[in-house]
Amino acid sequence: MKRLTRQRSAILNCLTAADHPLSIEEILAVTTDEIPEINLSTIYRNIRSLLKEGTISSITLPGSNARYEIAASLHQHHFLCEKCNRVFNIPKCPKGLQDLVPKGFKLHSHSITLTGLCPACIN
Amino acid sequence: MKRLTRQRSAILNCLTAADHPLSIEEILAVTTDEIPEINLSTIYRNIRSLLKEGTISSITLPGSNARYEIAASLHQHHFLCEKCNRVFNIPKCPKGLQDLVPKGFKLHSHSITLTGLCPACIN
DNA sequence: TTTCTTGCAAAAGTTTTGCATCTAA
DNA sequence: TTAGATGCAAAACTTTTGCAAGAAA
Repeated sequence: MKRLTRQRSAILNCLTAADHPLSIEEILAVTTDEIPEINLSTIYRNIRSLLKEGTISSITLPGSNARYEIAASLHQHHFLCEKCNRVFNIPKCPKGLQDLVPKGFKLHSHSITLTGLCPACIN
Repeated sequence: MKRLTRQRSAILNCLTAADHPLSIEEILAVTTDEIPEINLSTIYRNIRSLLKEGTISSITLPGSNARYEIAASLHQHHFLCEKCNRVFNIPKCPKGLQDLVPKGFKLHSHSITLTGLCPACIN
């Protein structure tokens, strides 16, 4: 595990370059430009190992498949545009999340998805 | 659309009775007790139409399939236990979500997943 | 050279669909 | 009675796996 193959770096590159989380299909499309013979299995295998080692993280939104992004050093959330289906990063967290947690639970992390319209779709 | 068949009410009943969101597989297991001949297609078809009409809502968590619950009249969030994988309902919302939204975006709704340990798994 | 990774093909898992039959209203 | 729902079987997707060949280190 963990050899830096052409395929693995193509996958990492496209995730790094993207300004939003990418689906498997999008990753395939982008990497195929660079490595025409790249195979879906290779993408799934790399995504799984990158997830496991914590280099990337996955975000899941209702109604669509998982998307992946480079694990943010500073943790962040997402805004899903209802119209164009694009996902935007949100750098901030709300205050007072601990107050939501019922007694007896231990909070480790949280994830927030905002939904609405992006500037391009607002009209 | 919208006939109250035995299958449709079995599905609604098990979602109503459950104290947590159910996966398709769980819905199949529960309804099969009541209607042994119930078919997966029927469940998928009903779930889709119940989602569309807003009677139920889906929640998606990384690494597992979507789960469904009766749409809460009062909207709520979820706590996923990392250890036992159960999902608990959280009745409150944090303040100040609007402040997270960048300029130019229109916020319609939000969804929050908290992750950590439930009381049973905390030891 | 050696061990890990890839591509391919096939399998496994999930969701959707066409169609004849059945049933709630 | 009749439009809409169901069960079944098959198709369409999505993800995983076995294996021989290829390529990092």
